[in-house]
Amino acid sequence: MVTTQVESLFGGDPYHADCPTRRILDRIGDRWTVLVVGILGNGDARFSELRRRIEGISQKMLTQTLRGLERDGLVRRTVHPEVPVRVEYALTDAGRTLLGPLRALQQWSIEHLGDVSAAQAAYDRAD
Amino acid sequence: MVTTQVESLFGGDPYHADCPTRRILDRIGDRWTVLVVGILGNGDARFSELRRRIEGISQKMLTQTLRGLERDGLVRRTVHPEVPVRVEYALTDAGRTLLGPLRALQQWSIEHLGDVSAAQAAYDRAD
DNA sequence: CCGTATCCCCTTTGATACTG
DNA sequence: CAGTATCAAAGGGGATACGG
Repeated sequence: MVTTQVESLFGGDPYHADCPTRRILDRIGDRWTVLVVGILGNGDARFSELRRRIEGISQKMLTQTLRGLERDGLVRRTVHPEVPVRVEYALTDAGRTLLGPLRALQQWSIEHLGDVSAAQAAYDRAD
Repeated sequence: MVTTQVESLFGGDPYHADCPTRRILDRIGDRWTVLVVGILGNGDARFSELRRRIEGISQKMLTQTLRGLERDGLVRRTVHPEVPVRVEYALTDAGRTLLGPLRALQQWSIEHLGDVSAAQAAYDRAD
């Protein structure tokens, strides 16, 4: 039910160093996490598949990102002991709950990125 | 109306280096931007006020964050030529549209951070 | 009061090479 | 195929000092 004190969590007074906002940003604020979650939101995928789909990600960062998500309980890793080995990644139930908020943000991005770019251009032109 | 091709923007195929998801993350993915937006969502604030409310932010980063938001057209900066000078920051209309998606994310954070912490603990205990 | 300018660290990321 | 290990590079971010 989550009926705890939600009063000042977003804009309230004590913007503690460990408020939920900061903790969530520490999770998904990096360069790759939301991209991985976004792709897995469309269906399970293998390591190499993710790597191909996410332009520019290095092997190391993909591994690191996936481990982080697995540790958070948002992604499940399944090893199929074939030859060669096949590893599938999938969102957990918890992971799927992230898709809504993420899509909301992305929708915002799609709708406003034009205005933002225009504002930047104007700002840079001005001075 | 935004009826352009939204097909593969979130989970589609070409996860280009400049897809909206990445560009939005480049905007708000840093450590301070959403915190500043969150506070300004509750009402205008002065520089020193923001600095007091956001625990741990340095003068440099607050300035830098505010400049970025101003450049993006999300925050408006007003200088009152008094002595000493008083500077007020406020969200623009565009800036206010960010509040919804941001609150959604924060709501997610509030609801799931417990589970995430538990998952982390379990993961670390396992090995 | 509200910044800007420097210096410096340290974390994040990428490149590369190597294993089961 | 799916990683791990290591090293080097880049840049975000803090501390401090100074200017309008």
